[in-house]
Amino acid sequence: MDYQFSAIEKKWQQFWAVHQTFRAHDTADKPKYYVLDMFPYPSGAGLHVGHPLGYIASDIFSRYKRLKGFNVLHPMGYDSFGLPAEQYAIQTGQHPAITTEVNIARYREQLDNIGLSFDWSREIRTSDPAYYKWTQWIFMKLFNAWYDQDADKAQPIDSLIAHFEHNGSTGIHAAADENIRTFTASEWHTFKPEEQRREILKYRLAYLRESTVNWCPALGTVLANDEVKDGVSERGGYPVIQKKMMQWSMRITAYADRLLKGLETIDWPEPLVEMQRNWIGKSVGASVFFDDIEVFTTRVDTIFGVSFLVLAPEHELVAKYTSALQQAPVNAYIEQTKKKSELDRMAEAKVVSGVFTGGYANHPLTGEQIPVWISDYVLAGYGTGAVMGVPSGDQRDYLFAKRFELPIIPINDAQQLTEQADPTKSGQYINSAFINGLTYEEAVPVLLNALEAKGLGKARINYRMRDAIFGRQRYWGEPVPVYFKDGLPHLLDEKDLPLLLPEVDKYLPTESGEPPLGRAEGWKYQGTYDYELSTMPGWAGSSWYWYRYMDAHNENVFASKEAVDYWKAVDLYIGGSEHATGHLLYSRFWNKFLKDLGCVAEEEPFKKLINQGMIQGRSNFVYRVLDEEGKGTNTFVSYGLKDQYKTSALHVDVNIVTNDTLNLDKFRQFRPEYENAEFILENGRYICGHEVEKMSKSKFNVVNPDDIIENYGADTLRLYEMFLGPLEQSKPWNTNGIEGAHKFLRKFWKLFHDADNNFRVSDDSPSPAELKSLHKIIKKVEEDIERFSFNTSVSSFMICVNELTDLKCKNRVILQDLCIVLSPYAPHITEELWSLLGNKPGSLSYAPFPQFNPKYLIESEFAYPVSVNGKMKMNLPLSLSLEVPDIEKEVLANADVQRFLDGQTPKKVVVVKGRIVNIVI
RNA sequence: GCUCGGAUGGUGGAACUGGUAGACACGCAGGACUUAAAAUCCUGUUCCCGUUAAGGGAGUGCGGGUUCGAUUCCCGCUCCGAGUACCA
Repeated sequence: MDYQFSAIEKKWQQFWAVHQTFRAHDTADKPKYYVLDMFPYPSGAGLHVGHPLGYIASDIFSRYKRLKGFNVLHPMGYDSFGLPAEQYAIQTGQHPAITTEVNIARYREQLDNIGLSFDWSREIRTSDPAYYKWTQWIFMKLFNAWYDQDADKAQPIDSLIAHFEHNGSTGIHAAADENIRTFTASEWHTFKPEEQRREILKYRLAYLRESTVNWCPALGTVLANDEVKDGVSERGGYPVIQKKMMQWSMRITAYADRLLKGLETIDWPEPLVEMQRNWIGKSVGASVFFDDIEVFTTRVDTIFGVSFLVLAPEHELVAKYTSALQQAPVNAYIEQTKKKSELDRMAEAKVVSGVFTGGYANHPLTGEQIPVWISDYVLAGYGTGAVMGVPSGDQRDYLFAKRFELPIIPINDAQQLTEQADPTKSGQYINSAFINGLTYEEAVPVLLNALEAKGLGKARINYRMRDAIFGRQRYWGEPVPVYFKDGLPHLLDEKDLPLLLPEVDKYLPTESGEPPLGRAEGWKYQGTYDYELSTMPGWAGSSWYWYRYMDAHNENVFASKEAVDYWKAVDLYIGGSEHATGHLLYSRFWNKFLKDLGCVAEEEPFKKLINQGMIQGRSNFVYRVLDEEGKGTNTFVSYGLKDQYKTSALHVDVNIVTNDTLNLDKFRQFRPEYENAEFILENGRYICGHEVEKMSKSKFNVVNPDDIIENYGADTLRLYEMFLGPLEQSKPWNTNGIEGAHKFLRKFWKLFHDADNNFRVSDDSPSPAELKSLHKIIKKVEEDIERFSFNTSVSSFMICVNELTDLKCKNRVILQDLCIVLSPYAPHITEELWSLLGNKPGSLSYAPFPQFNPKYLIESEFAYPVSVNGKMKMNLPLSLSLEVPDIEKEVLANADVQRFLDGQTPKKVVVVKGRIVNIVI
């Protein structure tokens, strides 16, 4: 054996751990660079080969930045609160903390095997009380804050109270609940303390609100939207109903505009930015009152085209407008909608439906009586839950009007109303009273003024985004640092943090339907007051964790001012795009809040973000031959011959298949029933079929990185994961091909050794060809890493090593620099060779990246491709010192070119110096 | 439906600002070494025509266009993937 990867990799992993090679120091003598991975939830299944893709990429980047002279912070930790551990606890009684501990140990072992250069001295776990103390602390800050729209930032709640005491509610522009009261300062002083508290709660950024939740009576718990499939719980399939509950919420909507604006300042993938934009869903329009029915519209200019109003069936005014005569059909429709929304909301061809309430409301400008309808195309949760129906301008309104024979009033002379609505803004208004003859730009301010003068409407901006529910009726999460007194929430003292998660006998809801924390014996604040029984959602701990890495052990503050001012924000963040509207939005929200408080330095937490693609599974199949009755036999036919038989395809473990060839012995051992399996082979082999599917245990296509590392080593795994394709692209894992990456490392090793594996390099001065090869790779790797094109670097390394092998290069100067350039990708083998070259062990991680010198790449000649009519015909080597007219002369004088011309005179000759010659005939 | 990606040999992919399509690797075929196998090394490998060769033709999902020249730019489609879903 020549290249002993196992021994080498263990040796250097140990060396790095013992010497704390990758420990980042909070010093400012080098420029800082912060590279972050999305920290994992430590699941019981461990890592499969898809998980480390992003970690390897960020590790290469981190190592590269260190070589480039940056002080790199590259930490790792665990998002260790979460449902699977709780589910397991319910089933087994095992405390989630224990399961989590075991899983983390396994994750750590797997991560260590890959040779990732994390600074483990900063490790964090969201379920660690020393960590969640600060999650609770931030919650308290949010509770004690309100959003001042005049200053466009969060302010301490005391400033609001002071304002109430001196000026009452006048002059306050706040993001708050809709039912806030107006009062004078003296009225405020007459309020009872509870009354004042209740009013203040409406302004807090963390507040209690009655929200509808997915309640599953059978499981006794609230489910997230994605835990509900087709109206039943994903786990167990029990019915789920909508239930109103008092819930903690986060006033993220206060930050909607800043979250939107911030998107322009960050370097994120466009699809992700777009997703956040849509999620926030800003629309600029107006709210208009038809009597007491408030509608939201983005097209106030079409107001004279209104021929009906539509309320959502759940709208609170439905009852008021419903006439005695229409009572029965309206009720029937409401019932029908309820069922529909639960069962088949996704119905493809949506039929237009709705019912007239029998009531009318007055048009705010014409005073006309407008019929009020209900229909399920109007959603209770968006805007005001009511719309004005303008059939000529809106397609849905048009279909509704057609269906129920309501008038379609043209309102713009540019409208084409043959078969559908026309939302044009380009013409002049007609049938529109005082805006007749005006253009869109002219009409809107006129209308807004008219509406505002009557107090029946005003410009309004609406957001699709809702405030985020912040409570979970679960055990394994951060306790909310709140107790209740007279039915109102009060914060704990800061000195009482962390509020520890209490022990419970079971991880299930109580008999009375309270969350699991209700089971904690004697768990009361000061022995008297009830604590909040829900816990925080999964996103709480992950919405600020990058700051804790900056100062992971500080007991006085979540991160010191000095640490925050030095590390500022994450320079590069790598993770999956599935967090687009969850984690990445909430993190930006908390970051802005912490900025408002003056606790952090930057408005945006993640400067640059890269989404690594999903690694899919690649399943293998065997084909069991079926007998005449369609029953399975014990004979399996190879893929190429399967069409000659009746067969059924069965998943087979990809780990007993090599390059789609089945290992027959291992297959016979795979399951007892296959012990005597017979095979119909092709060319002496059993070829398996294959298909790309999700990587999962049930499909037998899970590949464990540990197995790859055992067979080929971590350096091979790292190279191969990168070699597989562009980082951002989704691709199936296919172990076929890993040999190529491994062979490359062995060739690289051989450059430093003679035929008997003795280390041998020469001290001669390098040849021009060797220097050219080296400087080509220096340039290429720099360019590739800066644009996150890791796959092309690996190819270039292969080319470089092939060239140096052909040149029989043994040159120390060349090989030493090549070691540095390759080290981010294959850190173990390069550390070994680096120390064999006589360098101080471990110093490779901080060696200076070789300086690219273009002079080694200068060519004197270039083989010009000569095309005729754009088709490449031949190469013609010419001196690069030749100018265009001389090149043309040389080319046309060439005998082979003349043969292609076949006596014809070229119409045109295009010459691009150093690139191409094209002859047009 | 809308938004955003994507489509290149048997496979993964390369071609960065329009300039030699298929780099690099896998697989496959043939050969060397070997009693044999594994490992290693060498040669070939987009497709079609041409017995080998010389040579010729086609070719980057499909149909058009711009250009001396298009995988790359523009217009119209097809298929695949992701997100979102009556957003007023």
